[in-house]
Amino acid sequence: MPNAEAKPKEGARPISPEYALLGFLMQQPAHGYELHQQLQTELGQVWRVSQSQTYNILKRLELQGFIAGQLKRQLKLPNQREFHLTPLGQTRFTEWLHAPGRSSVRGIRLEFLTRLYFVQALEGKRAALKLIEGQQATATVKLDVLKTQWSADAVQGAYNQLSVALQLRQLESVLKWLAQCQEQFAS
Amino acid sequence: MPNAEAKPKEGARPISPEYALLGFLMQQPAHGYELHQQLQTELGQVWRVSQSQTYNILKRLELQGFIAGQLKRQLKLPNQREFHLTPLGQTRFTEWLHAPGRSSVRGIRLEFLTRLYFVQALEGKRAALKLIEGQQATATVKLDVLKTQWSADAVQGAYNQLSVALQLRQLESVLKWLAQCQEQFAS
DNA sequence: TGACTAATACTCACTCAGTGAGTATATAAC
DNA sequence: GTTATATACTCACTGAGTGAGTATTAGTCA
Repeated sequence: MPNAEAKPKEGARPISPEYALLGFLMQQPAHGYELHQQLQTELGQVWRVSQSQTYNILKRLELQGFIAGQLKRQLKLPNQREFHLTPLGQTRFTEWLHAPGRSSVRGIRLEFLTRLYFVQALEGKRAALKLIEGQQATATVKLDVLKTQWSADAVQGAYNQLSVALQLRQLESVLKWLAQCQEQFAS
Repeated sequence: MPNAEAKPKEGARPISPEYALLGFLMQQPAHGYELHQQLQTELGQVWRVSQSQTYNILKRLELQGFIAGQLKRQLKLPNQREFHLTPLGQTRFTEWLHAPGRSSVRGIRLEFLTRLYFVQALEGKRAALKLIEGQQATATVKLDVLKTQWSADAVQGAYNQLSVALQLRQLESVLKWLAQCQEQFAS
């Protein structure tokens, strides 16, 4: 056996703004510039994506068959390419929307918030509250795992311990924040 | 001509495990396999780097002239390449070691912890405590900026606000963690 | 003895992330 | 009249990160 690395590898789904783009296209077809603008105004504090990065992702998504674009000639302004979801893309998005939540802080800040946005927009407040509950459960489980590791002295090395200590504190504050989200959505 | 020649790159320090590798080589020359092992055992909870990724980084560092390798023929085991820092690499490392700290949570978890490791190893406890103080200052400034933005209603959109709220909580818990680091190093 | 498994040590080929600059046109402002 | 801004997109590049493959030796167990 060549390379047996114990990677956590939280599923094959990457944490990527591509799902936000797919989500916008779920609501209505749009061209690249528009999608970039939407990402900025709606989720600009969540994702920091440059214009060319947006176009990069769109190009890849088209190549992978999740979106398709039609050239729209415009008389005055430069030509646009209007994208829409393919059936494959719709599947990809809805599967992602209801996939299990991540336990990493980064995963929560980026993926969970994006999901919350689209779940609320597409399925309403009730579904959003369910999503929050699910995320709370996932985070709690992770917190317990870390605490168990911690008290079992499973982490070797002073700096590794400091790193885990920070992760613990971060997760605890995430849970408090999730409770805050819950309140906000309940009212 | 769309792309005018090679980029100057203007000292934008990335958050990358490459500095940990340079740091190990600062202490003594080593070959790739050894460096990978060290990274795992010493800072495995900080950086999650696969073996091939380690070699990728080493290859780049050599190409950029920060390290140089000599082939060591071994009679029994596969040949090694022993790397050592070039003067350029030493400069790069020591500059990084004393560069201003980041304010992002990710930057603190990865870069600050790595710095702390090497500052303590190379310059002792006193320097480590100084580093912690500096990081506290940076984090406090960022926290104030966020709070100001927050109270000035500068953040538009419900989901952007939630994101900033999370960042605030995260930074607060980072500051508590830094205080914990301080205690640990003071004793 | 022979067949495995793990450890040492590194290489290759690939996809995707992310940046910075350039292209082109129209409109509003000064 | 030129200059800034908004629309709309392209290109070329570096770097992150993965997974599989190559090759050798040492130890283990049946």
